[in-house]
Amino acid sequence: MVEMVRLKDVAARAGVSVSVASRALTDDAHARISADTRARIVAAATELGYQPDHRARALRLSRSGAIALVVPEVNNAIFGGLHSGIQEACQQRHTAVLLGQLNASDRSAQALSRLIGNGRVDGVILQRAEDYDDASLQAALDIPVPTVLFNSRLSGRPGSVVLDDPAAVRIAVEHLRELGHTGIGFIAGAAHHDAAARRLEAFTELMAGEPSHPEWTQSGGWEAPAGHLAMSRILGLDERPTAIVVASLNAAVGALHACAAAGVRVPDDLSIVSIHDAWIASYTAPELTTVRMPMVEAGERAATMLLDHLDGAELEDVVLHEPKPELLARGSSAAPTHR
Amino acid sequence: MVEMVRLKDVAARAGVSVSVASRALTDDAHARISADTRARIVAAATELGYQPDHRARALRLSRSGAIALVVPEVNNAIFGGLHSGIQEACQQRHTAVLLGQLNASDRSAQALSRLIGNGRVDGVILQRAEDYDDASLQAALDIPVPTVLFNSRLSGRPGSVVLDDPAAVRIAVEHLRELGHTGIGFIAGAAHHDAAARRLEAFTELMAGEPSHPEWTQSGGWEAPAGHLAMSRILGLDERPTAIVVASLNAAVGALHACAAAGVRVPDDLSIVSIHDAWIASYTAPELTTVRMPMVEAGERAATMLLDHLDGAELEDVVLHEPKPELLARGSSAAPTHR
DNA sequence: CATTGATGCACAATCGGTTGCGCATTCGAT
DNA sequence: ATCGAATGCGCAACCGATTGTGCATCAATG
Repeated sequence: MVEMVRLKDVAARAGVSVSVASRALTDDAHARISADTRARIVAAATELGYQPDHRARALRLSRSGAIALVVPEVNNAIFGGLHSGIQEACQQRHTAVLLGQLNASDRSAQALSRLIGNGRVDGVILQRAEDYDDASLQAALDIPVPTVLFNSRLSGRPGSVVLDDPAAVRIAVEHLRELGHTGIGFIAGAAHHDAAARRLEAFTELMAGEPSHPEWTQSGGWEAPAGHLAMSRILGLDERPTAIVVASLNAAVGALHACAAAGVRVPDDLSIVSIHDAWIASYTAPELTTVRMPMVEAGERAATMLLDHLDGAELEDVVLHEPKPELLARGSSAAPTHR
Repeated sequence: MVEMVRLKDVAARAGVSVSVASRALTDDAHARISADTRARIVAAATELGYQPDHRARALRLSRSGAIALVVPEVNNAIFGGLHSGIQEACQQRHTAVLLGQLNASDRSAQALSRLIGNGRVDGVILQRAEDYDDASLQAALDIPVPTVLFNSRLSGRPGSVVLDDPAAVRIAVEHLRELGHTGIGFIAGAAHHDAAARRLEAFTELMAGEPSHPEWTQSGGWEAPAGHLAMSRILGLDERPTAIVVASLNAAVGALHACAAAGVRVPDDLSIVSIHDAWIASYTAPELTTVRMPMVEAGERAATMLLDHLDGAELEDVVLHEPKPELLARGSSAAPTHR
């Protein structure tokens, strides 16, 4: 427990008034301070180990120096990368990151505003929950601070960073086609989530020339149980696809588990490719072939946009094309066995 | 974007001064306010949707109303539960939770103090990184706010919540013994982490009567690669145990993967029981038998202790005996096959 | 009826840092 | 030598809430 040193102490040590000390330390552009005085103040500050009090600064500047990251589920595979990227960008801009998990239980419109309090954070990065419909999302965003949506967008409300979902799906499908698959199914995310919709749409377009198999496309959710259920339904069909693209990694883990439970061998009987990558993909049996998405970069982009906006820039709707989604071929995909 | 309503506005609407409004809304015990006035103020506050500005309150009270949760790795299985518990306890006490990940890259002593800033949080809950030795930990804790350690303790520095590690290990070992196993190995955590040490010690005591097999105990770390490596070493031995207790879930996933890679069948050739439970344990092949630890409760306890301390209570060193660790028998443990 | 005490409220200082403005001094130009 | 401008610094207001203290008003008491 160290004693707190205030600006007053620094000023006293340098033999100046508090106001000059403040200007010297904040690099005020309008400041007219002699080089000598400035040096004395800086020296005094470092000697005393001065750190400005965030509370006072926040009050005066009406900036709390913190943003909130609100996610539906911290266990989701994408959370780690997203958080790293945001943390990284924020650290450089001297901003703290508050974490909020918005449980399924309290999805009321005020839940978010309670979470961020009044003046607690300057902005919010929100990962849309899979069971938020557009109206709920709009209602939840009725908060007095700007928001950037991650992998979701809302018409008429700028401020979003979405991944290149069509490219990811295309890469997965092309990989399977190169292996020789013609019958490809799709396990999608929640029906009314726009990221899930984009992936589904991309998949549908890619399948345009193929014989139609609507039952090979199953909507579910992003977590493992949903993936398990969707895969179970597909495995119950009379005529099965030989390969499946799964729209999220946790769901792919669930899907893989369903295969194991049903005695379906992966990749011999069925190939699986998942969108998103995380450590767990290298530790399943078989290891999961995935399309790595630039989550860290997406987090950085979202945080940067939010912080820039706080400094006056406009919010935008960004599609993150670079770095490109990348195929990580592992053991869950192989050429189909013709019988 | 809603307009901000200040206490001044509430006071004006109720026809009183700001000070009375403040006392009325904070339930000041010394306050002498007529019931009528108080009602008018409360009414005005709700009508205007008044929410006190956290920045101003923080400055005046020297309390920021936030605590930091600092973890080495958000992908670790225990993080989700821990965070939920802390969040839960903090929400009731109107406290926000800042998340900090202390990367392996910046393990300097100032990293933590930079993270929490000056006056940004009132306290810290710290999950010790597996590569922190006692001295580094002590140095990192040289911050001007109180700290509660999770699943770690430091002599001479009260403030910790640790799980009932010996009980967990005993439950795992007893389960394996009931199945008929006599040769039991152990994959421990990082050597100098005290939680790992407690689990290892408990294991050693339980093995006191058995023939000694020091090479059946492998120290590593808490993440999957460490578990993989440790298991590989054990599988390379001439004489193998028939069952393994793994000290953490992520490491168990890694260990299971090593078995699959080596063609060792689980549980036929080798049983695995892991300490800690999370969703992934139900989705591996085979599903992992685990000992569920009360992570949510531990988080609640740690947060409550910290918040109580901020209100004047003493910090304690708590061992969380209730709820007890619970065996969740799944597919990775079975009776040994005698050949 | 005068005095004491309790009651209900407002004034103003305060937390620590930021910033508009004013004052004094020095400098350059005529 | 004189005047205007530029420079260097301090004073004081302010951000929004909390809180010690003081001033009225009214009831209770002898």
